[in-house]
This record gives sequence, C-alpha cells and structure tokens, in this order.
Amino acid sequence: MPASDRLPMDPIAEARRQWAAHGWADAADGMAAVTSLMRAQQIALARVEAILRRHGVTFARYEVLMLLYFSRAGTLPMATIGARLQVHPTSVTNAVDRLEAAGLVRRASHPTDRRATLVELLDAGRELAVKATQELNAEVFSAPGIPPEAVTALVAILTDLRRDAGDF
Amino acid sequence: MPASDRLPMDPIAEARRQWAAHGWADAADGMAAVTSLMRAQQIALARVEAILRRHGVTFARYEVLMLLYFSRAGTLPMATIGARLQVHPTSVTNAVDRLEAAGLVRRASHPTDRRATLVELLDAGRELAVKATQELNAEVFSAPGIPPEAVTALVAILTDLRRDAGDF
DNA sequence: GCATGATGGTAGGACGTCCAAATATTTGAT
DNA sequence: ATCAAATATTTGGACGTCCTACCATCATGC
Repeated sequence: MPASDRLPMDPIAEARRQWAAHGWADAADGMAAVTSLMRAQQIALARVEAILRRHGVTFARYEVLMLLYFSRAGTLPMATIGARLQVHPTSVTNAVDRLEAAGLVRRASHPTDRRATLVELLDAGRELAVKATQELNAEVFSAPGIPPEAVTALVAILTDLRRDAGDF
Repeated sequence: MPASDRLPMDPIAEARRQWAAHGWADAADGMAAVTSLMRAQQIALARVEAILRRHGVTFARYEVLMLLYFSRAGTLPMATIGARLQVHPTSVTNAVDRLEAAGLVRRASHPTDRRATLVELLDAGRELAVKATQELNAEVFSAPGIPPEAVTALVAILTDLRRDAGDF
C-alpha cells in the first residue's frame, strides 16, 4: 500500500500489451476488464474493512445487518438474505453464526414454515449498523477516490453486467 | 444463475434508494459503486473459473502461470510475482505450492541471492497456459457481455482507481 | 568488521466463498 | 391420500486472501 512499493508500470496495462503481442488483441480489453475488476474489488474491500474492523464485523456481516435494518420488521428469513445479497446459502449461515455469537442478531423460528429460520436484528446490531454506516459514508462512500461522474458511469456499466448475468 | 431465481428488482438500486431515504444521499452513489464492484467481481470470477476448472487450476494460479509465460526466461522470483499480481507473499507461496504439486512449475534456488526462491515454468505449465488462454479468450475475454465501449470505459475508470490507491 | 535494519520466504490461523451431501419440511400431482 | 419433487438450512471440505510471527540472508552505516 505505501507509495514506496508502487510499481513503475501498471501491471494490467503490461498484461494487455503482452496479450496483443501474442496475437490475442481481440481479447486484450476483456482480459484487462476482468483483471481490473479483481484488483479494484480487492482495493475497495480493503478500504471498507479497515473501517468495519473497529466494530468487529466484516463487510459480509455488515451487509446482513443493513438488510435487516432496512426491513420493516427487522426480521428476514435466511433464504431471503441469501437471495438479496446474491450469495450461497452457506455464506448466510456462516455470517449469521458469527453475528449471533456477537449478540447482534438472533435466530427465531418462522411462524408458518417450519423449514425456514428467521434472523432478527437485535438492538446492539441496530446500533452498530448505524454507527458503522456513518463512518463508512464519511470515510469511503462519500469520497470513493474517483470523480462523481466516473462513479455514475461505473455503476451504470456494472448494473448492465449484473443484469446480463441474470442477477435481476 | 438460472433466470428462474432472478430478483424482481436490482438489489443494489434498492439499497441505493434506502440510503437516500435515510438521509445518506451524498454517499448513496459511492455505496452503490462499492457494492456493484463486489458483485461484478464475483460474476467475472465465476465465469473465468468455470473454464479454468477444466484444467484443474484457479484464476490465482493461472495468473502466476501467465506471468511466468510472459517472462523472458520462464522464471521469476516469488517476490516479483507477488508485486506484479499485487497479492500478499503468503498468497504466492500458496499458489506456487499447488502449481508445483500439479507439476506445472518448480522451485529453484536463486543464483545470487540465497534468500530468494525462483519459480520456473515447466513444459506442462506452458501448455496449460496456452490452452487455457485460448479458451478464456474465446469464451470470456472476447465476449465479456458488455459493449466494447463500456469495456474501455470500465478499464479507464478502474485504472484511475488503482493508480489512486497507489498500485503504480 | 559488525551490528542494525531491511528484504525474501514460510507457517499457522481467521475469514468468506463455493460445492457436495444430508436432513427436515412443504408442495403438488396423480 | 400418498408419494415424489422442490425448498430451507446446515455440516464438512476445498480454496484464496489477509495477518502476525518467525527465520534466513543481504545491505548499510559506523
């Protein structure tokens, strides 16, 4: 991270050049896009988690808390959480296990479907959600490090990509 | 992935709406950008790994192979690999362990620096790199699922982001 | 020279993600 | 009414990532 171990060249631009040099020019942009996406996600996640670490949660768990926070009753079935966050059911189980151990949510039985498990946001979880969001907003989301019009363009492009992939 | 479990609404657009409704409008775009980045990376990685799985490697290991493939001597020190791929040294150790176990690379001692370890691309690794790249190019990189101008714009934005984060 | 600090690599552990498989319950079709 | 298929969740395992800590070796300054 420190400026000291900055690379002299953009490694992805370098890979793009190699792709073209090996006769794969028509795939070079796509390769650069996918690789950039990987690295950008890593950077964004690191920034977010640096702040969430103060509160003892990860981004995955924070997302669960916010989903519950926005829900009318502060309660959602496991399956709904997985669908909205677009993650595997086992990832939800994992996150809820840890949130429950931290006293931020609790599991409850579903009133009508005995297969389902409800996750309920507890007061401590609600407080953490608000506080963490204020910090994330101030330190990351309001100042993402790229110009506002680039943020808008980025979201638009990625929304197309997600729609195309069948997310919604 | 199947169209059947498509959500009726874009969950990130929904979160954005909630952000605005809770008085966090100035951070809503940044939140949407970060969240989109997470999901887009997941989608892109899944596509790539679906193809690489045929060859028994992951994207992380494929990246190591390609770096060696592009190197003049087919050999690079561990530290150089970590720097170019922008990952932690332990991630390189992990990847090289598995590539070595699969007979795709081998570790060799550095001629002048006895602390360093060289990673050498073996013939099997070189063949896998070429074959996997041809498939990736044909099935993913040449057809990323978004228009060419969007790919260019995406790479430009993420390059700024990476530069701003101190990558190069 | 020689000590101090920097650099290169690995071990062990935490975490999130996915997959395959298992169990429980509900739905639907005959 | 019954039985097969679909749905909801969990368990166990693989993998990549990071972090902290540790050891070996190199480089620098005095």
